[in-house]
Amino acid sequence: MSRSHIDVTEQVDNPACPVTEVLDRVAGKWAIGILVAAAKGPVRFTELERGIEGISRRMLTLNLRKLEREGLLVRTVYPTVPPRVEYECTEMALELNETLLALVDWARLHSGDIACAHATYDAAQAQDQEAAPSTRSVPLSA
Amino acid sequence: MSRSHIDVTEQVDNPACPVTEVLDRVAGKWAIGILVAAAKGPVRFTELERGIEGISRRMLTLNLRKLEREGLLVRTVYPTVPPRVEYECTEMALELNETLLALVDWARLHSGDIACAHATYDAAQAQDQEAAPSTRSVPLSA
DNA sequence: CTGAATCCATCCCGATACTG
DNA sequence: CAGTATCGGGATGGATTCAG
Repeated sequence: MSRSHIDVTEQVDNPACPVTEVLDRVAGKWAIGILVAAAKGPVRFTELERGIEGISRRMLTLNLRKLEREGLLVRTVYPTVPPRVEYECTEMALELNETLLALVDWARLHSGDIACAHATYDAAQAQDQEAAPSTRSVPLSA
Repeated sequence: MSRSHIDVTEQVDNPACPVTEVLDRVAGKWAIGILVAAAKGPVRFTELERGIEGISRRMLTLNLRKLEREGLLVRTVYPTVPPRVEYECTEMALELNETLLALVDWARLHSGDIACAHATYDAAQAQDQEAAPSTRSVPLSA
């Protein structure tokens, strides 16, 4: 790469580039949770289903397939009765997991600030509401 | 599990926790692009609109509002004619941007592997198709 | 146990048009 | 220039049911 510094802007902002494409997939609602859960070692389907609060079986399957297709998870089927399937992070996924954990750390570190920002923003909106009710469809007090 | 180490799993897998909540927002299709674009300094609305290929005005506005609400962007209106609005990353967002860049780097580093994984996976699927057409709704040759 | 298939509600998102 | 309003299609996601 001949660029002296990292100018990823043009890369990221181009939806056709592989970076954005990949990021879109990891960006899903459940992907991070699954990846983090699988980072600690092989995990069974049901373990994930119970471990990830709120996910449906369908969504779990879908995400698992997607991540497997991305090459982030390896699916291993043990031909036993009853069937046993384990999902394991690939090396690539473990690397990604490092970054993901950094992301999580960031989120935890600033969750307070963000909650505060929400409150501030919402309060400001409420102010604007009563300050400029011009677009109100129903008159205030007839 | 005595959580002597960082056990973020339970944090991430709980949809009610602030971490997941925050991550969901940054995980959007455009958020990363906007954040990265704004990291280099104040940016005007139209600059973003033109810079981010494929985004609609509506989506840009929505994402901008969301990120502002998250406390990641600061919106500054200059009461001039014509109006001039600038968006700037907060310090918090700049920190996040570091991690985001790591994510982008990872994606670029492994985009080849991922493309390869796609091909392999899809090929395997095609194999399964012709290997086990048992669930086919139309008989093969009457 | 581990899915696949179907149905259905929701919501995201893009295109378009209008405004201060 | 920097939005807002509205509409409609398509993707997303949950519940349920069936199957290997």
